[in-house]
Amino acid sequence: MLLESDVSTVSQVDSETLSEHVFRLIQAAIVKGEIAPGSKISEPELARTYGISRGPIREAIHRLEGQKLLVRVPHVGARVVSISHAELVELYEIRESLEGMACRLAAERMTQQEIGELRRVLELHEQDAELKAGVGYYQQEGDFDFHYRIIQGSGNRTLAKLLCDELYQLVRMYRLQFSTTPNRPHQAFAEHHRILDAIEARDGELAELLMRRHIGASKRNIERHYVSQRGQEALTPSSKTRGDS
Amino acid sequence: MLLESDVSTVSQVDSETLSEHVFRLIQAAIVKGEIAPGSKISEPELARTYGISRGPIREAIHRLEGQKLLVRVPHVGARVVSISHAELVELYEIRESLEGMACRLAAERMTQQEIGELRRVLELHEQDAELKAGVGYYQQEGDFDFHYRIIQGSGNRTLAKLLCDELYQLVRMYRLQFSTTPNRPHQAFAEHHRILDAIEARDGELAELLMRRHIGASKRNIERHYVSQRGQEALTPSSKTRGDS
DNA sequence: TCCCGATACATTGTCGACAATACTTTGGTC
DNA sequence: GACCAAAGTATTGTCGACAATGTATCGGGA
Repeated sequence: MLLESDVSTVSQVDSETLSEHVFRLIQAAIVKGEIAPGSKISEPELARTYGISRGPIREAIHRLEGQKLLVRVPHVGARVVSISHAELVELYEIRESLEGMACRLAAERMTQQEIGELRRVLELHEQDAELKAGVGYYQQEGDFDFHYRIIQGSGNRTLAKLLCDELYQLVRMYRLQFSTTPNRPHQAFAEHHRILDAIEARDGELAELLMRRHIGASKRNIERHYVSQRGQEALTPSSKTRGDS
Repeated sequence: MLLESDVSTVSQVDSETLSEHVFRLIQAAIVKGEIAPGSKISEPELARTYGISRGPIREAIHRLEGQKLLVRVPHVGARVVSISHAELVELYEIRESLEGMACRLAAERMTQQEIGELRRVLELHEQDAELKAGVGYYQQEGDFDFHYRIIQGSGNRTLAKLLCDELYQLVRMYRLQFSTTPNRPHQAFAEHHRILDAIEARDGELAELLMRRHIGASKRNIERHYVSQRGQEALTPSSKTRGDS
């Protein structure tokens, strides 16, 4: 809001397109929650902020719309998407199905080396967990890392693009957004380990089942928050302007 | 290619945005195969064709890119996506998982009335089948209709958007595109009926299983075509300009 | 005081022009 | 004859300006 002149003005050192650049910037800002869901996206303001014309901004906005991070209504403008708790639960149901499949495929197709790497990653997270125990926040990235690798290991590139490039953006955004962060690190770790064990044993069926349960547990966690604040409609777009950086 | 001056020039009677309009037009053209996968999208040419400026065209292109119907490389241009047979199979695997879930949910949540309507739709298709027996082409729309209704019946709106607004565009495009049209109408009809029976019996588990098998059968059908022409790479972008209308 | 309409403002949609980059063609050399 | 270099052409990227639409403010009337 306040940064204007010298701050950003987009470096553009690499031959990257301005449109591409602001696309990524805005995307990151939305996912990180710096823009607040439901808030309006002003083309002139963004143009001033980044010190460029409205053209590239508009193109970025249209791409973001295609990625479902923005909702646009003609002649009115674009707003950051604001999904309801119910929709978030729906998203988790989809993840349950898709990542379950990914996990089964990963058990069949991941190389021994990839499994070893993932095992090490998990141990690393566990050590961090001991340090920052109870924080719960950090765990997100680690959790995403774990899921990312399994999805990549499925060998289904179409699935990987769908999950990582689209759906995860939303999940990530809402995890960081209204701190629904489940904060159940130890349980999640145990589940991760059991999933990896099943993959290492090449037991696709079990791996799928465990992954579905794992995500199902997260889903129930969200639903708990849901009833506790019973927000029927889209979550309060105004109640958190998030002025701090 | 030849139509230029008076033909299209975009009516724009309704207060619909030009960008929105050409977005839909181009989208339809791609899905219908009028543009041929892998072919280049020329902004000036489209601008001339529709009699508008390049601005709205560009915005539409960016939206299409977000929908994964176009692939764009900076400073070079956009091409219609051209997925390989392998990727199409991956898509069907995703459908298997997602529509299986949708079918289970539909068995639990579809109203009696919706089930009745779907039953009638199926009978209607069957009658058509007797008429245009063996054509196999028409069946596509009917098939989509069937799947659409079940997906809608799942009650998971996020899932419905994902399947109907995104993935189906690709599936549809490639079905019409290189005539992979399975052309197995009678078998498909039988499967549809059994699926609906399971839904009517409120047997979600069975409904899911049957749907997965149904899509799996289509997938195997595609794989058969795959080996028969063993196109390892993305399917020949040039070998079918599709000049006839 | 409240509601309604008209004016003024801001934002979005569209356009044409210019700059930057990629592709094509031509010419030259080995 | 084939390969490489350079100019020319076409396309993409970006910009500023204008038109169209929506939103907010202000004033008048019930």
